[in-house]
Amino acid sequence: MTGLRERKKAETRAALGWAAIHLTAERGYDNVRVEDIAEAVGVSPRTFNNYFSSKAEAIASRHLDRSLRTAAALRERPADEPLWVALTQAALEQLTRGPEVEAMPSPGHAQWVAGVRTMLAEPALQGERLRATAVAEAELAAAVAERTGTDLATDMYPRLVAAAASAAVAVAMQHYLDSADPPAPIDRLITDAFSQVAAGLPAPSH
Amino acid sequence: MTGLRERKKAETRAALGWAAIHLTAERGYDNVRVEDIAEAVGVSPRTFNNYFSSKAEAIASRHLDRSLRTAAALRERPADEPLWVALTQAALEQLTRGPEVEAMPSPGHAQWVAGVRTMLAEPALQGERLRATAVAEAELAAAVAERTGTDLATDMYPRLVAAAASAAVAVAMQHYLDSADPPAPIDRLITDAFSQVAAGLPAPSH
DNA sequence: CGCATATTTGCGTGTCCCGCAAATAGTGCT
DNA sequence: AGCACTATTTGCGGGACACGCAAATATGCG
Repeated sequence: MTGLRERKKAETRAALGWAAIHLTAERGYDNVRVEDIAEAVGVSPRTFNNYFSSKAEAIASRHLDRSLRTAAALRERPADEPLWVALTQAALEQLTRGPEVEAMPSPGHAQWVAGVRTMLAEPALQGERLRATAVAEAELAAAVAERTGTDLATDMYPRLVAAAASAAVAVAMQHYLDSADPPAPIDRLITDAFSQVAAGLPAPSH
Repeated sequence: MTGLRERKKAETRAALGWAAIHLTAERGYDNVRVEDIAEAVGVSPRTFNNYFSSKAEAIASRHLDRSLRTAAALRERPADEPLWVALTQAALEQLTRGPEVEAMPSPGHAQWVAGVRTMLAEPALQGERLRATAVAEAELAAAVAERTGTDLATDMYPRLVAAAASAAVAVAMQHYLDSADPPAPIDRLITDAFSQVAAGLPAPSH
């Protein structure tokens, strides 16, 4: 059952993660103290560290949640769907609600995007972000093993698939953020990345 | 030219990274203070932070160097060699000198391996390690772009290849470390991982 | 040899992260 | 509702880290 206790805890966690991201995007990573984040949520600084073991972890927490949902989404896909189709769809589903960009009011949209970009450039965050990806990747590998009837303990296959899929998403995202003004729609980039990977990334003929 | 100055700097850097790894492997990450590492190398604690901006970065520094060498190695491969063969070979070359395991005297070998395993499990290090991988991946992507005549700015292809190759190495390594007593030789695992990736990771027929 | 430039060092500061124990808040039972 | 039980929050204190700054030291070069 979902007691008040659990819900409140989840809410606090989400609020802290959210606040951490917002403050960082607008002020820059090291102009935000843990104290600020805690205050923004109305909680003591000590409590912050009950939820997250570092500022960076808090900021990466939403990325982690989103990545974990991909693994869950894969498990929901029909079992007879071809693996790479299912993976692509599972990845695409996580975008329907869109990255955190969506939730922002359009007025300061440009500033927000710029802030996020700066945030993602912060070395201290990159590591934590990648770690979150790795954690989710393990989940994804488990789901792949289940679906393909392979064995996590003896076969590299499920981990390779999970890693390749994560990479496809990451590269598509990076390409999306880096590319200039009228970027290709993210859906297309992701679909494209997955199909290239599933094709074995052959060297372009020349 | 390689002045005395530069060489000494490189040596200090390597010594610090090396000492950081050794101490961490034998005592555990948070039983090692920066002061200890500095002292082991005969340098002031403040100097440590002139070379590395964190303890974790120092520990990951050798991994970074090794990963960067893979990109350099790819550039050395004959231009007419098929891409995936070249990539596989470039990755394999980095193992000839072996991971840091090699340099250890055989007596405490088992303890050393155990220590490394524990070290790699440390969350604080995983992030930094992954970040190093990402940095090297960018180099690798550039090398791939060069070799295949693709454009980093407009094509996802080189980044996808670099990411897939990094993933192949990482998964093979992980498999090697995780698997039990008589593990398959690492060379075989890497070769195998690369060929699976280059084959597009098709779902196993069943 | 001695000047110009890098590098190392010591010191001070602000922050972080966590252990611990007291206070507070929800949960379940009668 | 009342009450005991467990989970969570909070304040306090400590140890360590990372870095700016300026003085001291080492290196390279004419």
